[in-house]
Formats: sequence, structure tokens, C-alpha cells
Amino acid sequence: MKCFARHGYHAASVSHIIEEADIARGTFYLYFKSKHDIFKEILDAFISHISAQINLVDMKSETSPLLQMRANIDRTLNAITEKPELAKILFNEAVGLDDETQSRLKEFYGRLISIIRSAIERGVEFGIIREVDSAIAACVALGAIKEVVTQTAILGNLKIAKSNLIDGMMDIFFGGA
Amino acid sequence: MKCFARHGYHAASVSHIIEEADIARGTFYLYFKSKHDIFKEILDAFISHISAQINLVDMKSETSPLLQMRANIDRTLNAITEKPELAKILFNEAVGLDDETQSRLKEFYGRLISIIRSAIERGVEFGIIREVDSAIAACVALGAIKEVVTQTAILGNLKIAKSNLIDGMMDIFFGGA
Amino acid sequence: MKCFARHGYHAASVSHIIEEADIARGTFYLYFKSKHDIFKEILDAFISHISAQINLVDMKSETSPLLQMRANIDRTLNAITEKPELAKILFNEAVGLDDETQSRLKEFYGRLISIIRSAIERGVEFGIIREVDSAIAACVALGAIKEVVTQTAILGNLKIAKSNLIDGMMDIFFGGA
Amino acid sequence: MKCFARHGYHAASVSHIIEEADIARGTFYLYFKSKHDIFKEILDAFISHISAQINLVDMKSETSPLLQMRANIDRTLNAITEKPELAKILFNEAVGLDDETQSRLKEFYGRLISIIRSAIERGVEFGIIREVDSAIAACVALGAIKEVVTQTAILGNLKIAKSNLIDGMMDIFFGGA
DNA sequence: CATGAATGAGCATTCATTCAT
DNA sequence: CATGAATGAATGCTCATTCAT
Repeated sequence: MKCFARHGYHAASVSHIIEEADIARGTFYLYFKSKHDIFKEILDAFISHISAQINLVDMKSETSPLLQMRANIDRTLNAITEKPELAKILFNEAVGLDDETQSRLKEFYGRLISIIRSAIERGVEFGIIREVDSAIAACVALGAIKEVVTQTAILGNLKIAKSNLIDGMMDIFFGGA
Repeated sequence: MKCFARHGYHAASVSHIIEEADIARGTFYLYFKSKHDIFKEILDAFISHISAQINLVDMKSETSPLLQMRANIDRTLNAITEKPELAKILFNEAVGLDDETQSRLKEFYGRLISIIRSAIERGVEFGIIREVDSAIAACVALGAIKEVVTQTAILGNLKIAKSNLIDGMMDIFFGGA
Repeated sequence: MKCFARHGYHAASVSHIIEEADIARGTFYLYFKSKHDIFKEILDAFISHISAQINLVDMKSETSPLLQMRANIDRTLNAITEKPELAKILFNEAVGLDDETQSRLKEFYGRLISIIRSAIERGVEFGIIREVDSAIAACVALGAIKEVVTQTAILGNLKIAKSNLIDGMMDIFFGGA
Repeated sequence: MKCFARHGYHAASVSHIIEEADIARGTFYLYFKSKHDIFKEILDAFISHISAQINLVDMKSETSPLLQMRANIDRTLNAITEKPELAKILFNEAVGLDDETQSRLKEFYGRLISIIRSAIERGVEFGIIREVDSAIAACVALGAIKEVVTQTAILGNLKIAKSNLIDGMMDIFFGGA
């Protein structure tokens, strides 16, 4: 993780990895079929973990839709903050990777957008959210989350306590509702 | 540009570049110090071009602040849409590049955020925008623009006419104002 | 044997051997000093076995010299046909092996040639064989046997019953005597 | 050639080759696609060259069939003697090579055998050669030539002038005719 | 100015061998 | 005795860079 996050897929060499892990060259290939294999394994696990944090908003639940959305963001932010290196990979390694990985990434983001979009549409339907173009709004929301994570957890440019961050984002998105 | 955008910095080889440009190997090194040098030059020019599209919001101008913001977004989107390949690099190649380039990128995004932030703060001050945490909001806005560009101009997942896109984003950001 | 014959010395890996033998890696090195050691042992045993099949032609024996030669060829062919894999090694792995093995091989073939040569010379002496250059003739005979074995037992290009084969060769060598 | 002949295909490394040729690693790959490519190229050229030395025996020619055969052997021996290293490869590298090369080798030897066989059959037909099993005889002849070459040109065990060698072989094969 | 053959450091990967359990 | 995880030297190959023409 550390190596891939620091140097990206291409520049992270097996030599870096085994030096960081303090194991021999052969040992690496005892546990991973190839350099690509370890990257896929790391990325897959992280995508699954992140995906598991996000639940579809249930309008029949006792918890209010807004609180459900907040909980989704909260859990996702937690998961990402725990492994900022992986988030860096997830947000930046879309270029120059093999087609399989690229489509895995595309699928992941597609799923994310469609979840967010359906949440927005339900919100509009139930009058919680003002009428907006849900396609654009979902895109905006995803980009917002990615950028906030990048600036706080990855780059460290923006230093804000997590709870304030979530409240701030909820406020911006849902107009202080 | 074509090569870097298509394959990313690492996978784009000097061989690709000289083949695409139909020049000899030596000729390449006559005009660029290194592979990294041409990349830096391309990136720098694009960053300057984008930066030039964004004007600070002038409250004394005859044009309303909102329209100035809209014009900023419009021009930026135009500049990006003209060179989607470069945008792809700008948005995705933050990992695995040398420290110098990474800090150039960091600086560029920092400048962007501070411009957006000051615009938001003025907007709040003049009652155009509802009171929000400007640091978070600037971050949200930047991420939103990046993601919208990525999904429309780069990935092509989201097919929306540019004017509708801007209106949609203005609507989302400024509450239908 | 199976591994070395199937893939040759270099391409046959210790992994192949221990898998085929269904033993652990360490166990292999308990019984053989090295990969080369097991190869040497196999080759040595086979060379000894083949050598044991060949008796010097005894002119005082009741059995005719020609029949003694025939019996030599018969026994040798039998020994080889029983282990075609080893014959393949013996006939083809002369290149790329260490000097020690190469000289062992050279010595084996040297012994074979001198046995054949002395048999030919006795045959000429006793008027059984027409006068020929015994050095060349011995070489011709050895090469003939090697090639016949290769084409029948190893490559399977030439499909001939063993007894016909021997008769055919005797006929060619000893002029229908 | 030198490297492949000395160490065989597998043990001859690209490092050996470039050291022997006194060129850089990259230069090697400028002229050959891979290690396998250079081997194939060497082998193919030699096979073609050898094949070119052998003419079908023409019964209508003014030159006697026996002299034609002698000329064939003469030319072939010359071609081989000029490049003993290549002959070593040709005669010994049947094991452990890729299927393509193996079948190329098999085809070459098959062609050789069928040429020899048809020559023998014509010889029998025209009463020059005593009636023999042509399949076995062709095999015997090929093996004889290979072994004679190995012992004289490659191993140097048998030191005989080329003309004596050919006469000796003709004598053995064609009964002093 | 332009060329492209030559370079060699660096890469991912393999595999014979060792040794603590 | 048997095991198999760990090792690291060696391999085939790539590619950014140089320099004589």
C-alpha cells in the first residue's frame, strides 16, 4: 500500500515493496503471482470495504433519510481516513492501468454515482431536497466527497475535525435542513 | 499530449511520442531535456491557460457576482473541454510524479481553492450565498467541477450539453438563485 | 527420469521432480546433493546398465561371431527400449552439461566405439566382414544404432518390429550374410 | 553460434552472447526480438544452407547415381565442417526446445531421410545397391553421417582426412562398388 | 539542425538451494 | 526423517538517454 500510494502503480517497483516489507525477492512471489496481482488484491479489498459502508437509503426506516445519508458519509469517511494511502490510489490511478483494473474502477464509481443519484431522487420525491438535476447532482456530490477527502486525509491542506466536516458538507448539500 | 493522456506519464514512452510526432529520437532531445521535461512543459502551459480563465469576482463591477462566477465556470469548462486529454492528466497524474511536479499541482489546486473560497466569502458577505463554511464549500465546489468534467468530457459517462451543465451546477450551488 | 526426459536437463525443474515424486522440497535435498547430482546418478546407472549388455566378441566361443554381434545389438536395443526417456537424454543432452558429465558421455561413446571397432576388426580378420576402415565403420555402426533407436523408440517416426529391425540392420551391415 | 554450441540453448544466456559479441544489452535487442529469435534465425539459416547442398539423385543425368550421392555427401560434409558449432546444435538440441523449433527440426530430418530413402530405392531399382529395407537403410545412413560428423568435426575423436572419410563411407555403404 | 544506432541501468520474474521447525 | 517457507543470484527484456555522423 505504502509503495503504491507513494509512487503510483508504475513507479512502485517490486524492489521498493520487498525493501519496505523487509523480505526477499522470492518471498514476494510466494504470496503474490505478480506485481499486478498484489495491486489488484489491495485495490479489490479496499473497494469492497468502501462499498460495504454504503447502504441504500430506506424511506420506510425509522431513521430519517437525511440521517441515513449522514451515516453513509460518516462511515465512508471513516473507512477512507483509516487508509489514506489506499484512498490516494483509488482516486488517482485511473490512468495507465490495464483495462481490467480500469473497468473495475469505472464500475465502482458508477455504482457510487447511481447510489447517490437514487438517494437524491428519493430525497426530492419526499420533499427533503429541492428539485435538481439528479445526474449532475450525484456527480457533484461524488466529486465533493473525493476532493474533501483528498484535501483533508491525503494532502492535509485542509485541517478540519471529521464531525465538523460532515456537518459542513450536509449543510452545503441540504441547505441547512 | 496525446501520448501522455492516452497512456499516462509512465506508460507513455519516448518511442510513442517520436512516432506520433514523426521525428527522430535525437530530434526529440534537441527540443526537450528529457521525457520529464516535455511533460512538465505541457502541464505548465495548461495550468497557466486554465488559471488565466479565472478572474477574481469584482463586487464593484456592473456584472453581478453570480454572473461573474458563472462566466468563470464557463470559461474554465471551455478551456478544459478543448483539451480533455490534458484535463485527464491534470486530474489523475498526481501520484507517482516527482516532488517538483507534485508541488506545482498542489500549488495550482491551492490557488484554485483560495479563489473559489474568496468568491464564496464575498458572496456570503453580500448576502448572495447562504452562510457556509467557506473552506469546505470551496473544496466541495472544486471537487464538483473536477468530477463533472471527468464524467462528461473525459469518461463520457454523463452526456449533458455544456450550457445545461453550467446552469445545473449553478442551481445546485446557489440554491436556484 | 520422466522429468529430465520430458523437458531436458535445464527445463526440468526441482519443482517438477518433487511434484512428480510427491515429496517435499527438503526431502529431495536429503537424498540428492543437487539437481545435477540426481541427473548424474540417473545417467550413470543407465550407462552402466547399457555397458553391461555388450560383450566382447569371443572367437573361440561356440556361438558364431555374427550371432554374438546380433545378441549384443539385441540386448542393447532391449535395454534402451525399456527406458526410452533415458535414451533420449543419452543421445541428446550432450550440449550444455558440465564438463564432468560431458567427459563421462564422451568416455561411454569412446568405449562403445572401441568395442564395435574391435569386433569389426576380428570380423575382417576371420573373413566374416569385407575389408573396411574399422575406425569409420565403428563410427557408422554406432551412429546407425543411435539413429534407429531415436526414430523407432523415441520419436516413433519409424514403426518396425524389433526383430525385423535387428535383421534389417544385420543385413545392411553384413551384406546379407 | 559459439555460445549456443558451447552451452546449449538454455544455458547460453543473453549475457554470454553480448559479452562474446562485445555489445551492449540493448544493442542485442535492436537486432533480435528475443533470445529465442536469434536461435531460430541461426538454426533456420543453417538448415536452409544444408538443405541446399543435397540434390535428388537424377537417374537420367550423365553423372552416375553413385557419384551424385558422393557429391551430396561431400557438399554436406563441407557445409557442416565449415560451421561445426552449428552442427553441434543441429544434432543435439532436440530436447527441451519449444514445439515450433522441435517440429522444424523433425521436418528437416524427415526431409533428409526421405531424400536418402528415395536415393536408396532408385539404387536398388537400378541394381546399384543390393536389396535392403529402405526405411531402415535410410535411417542407418543418416545416423552414420551424423555420428561421423560428430566424431570428426565436433568432438575431434576421429582424425581422418575428409576425402578418405567419404571414400570410407561410400565403401561401407555401397560394398566397394 | 536532424538522425538513429548504441548504450546500460533498471525492471519483473524464476528457481536451485537452505534451514528452522 | 520430513517439511516447506524463505532466500537471492541470475535471467530475459525495456527504455530513457547519448553521440558520432
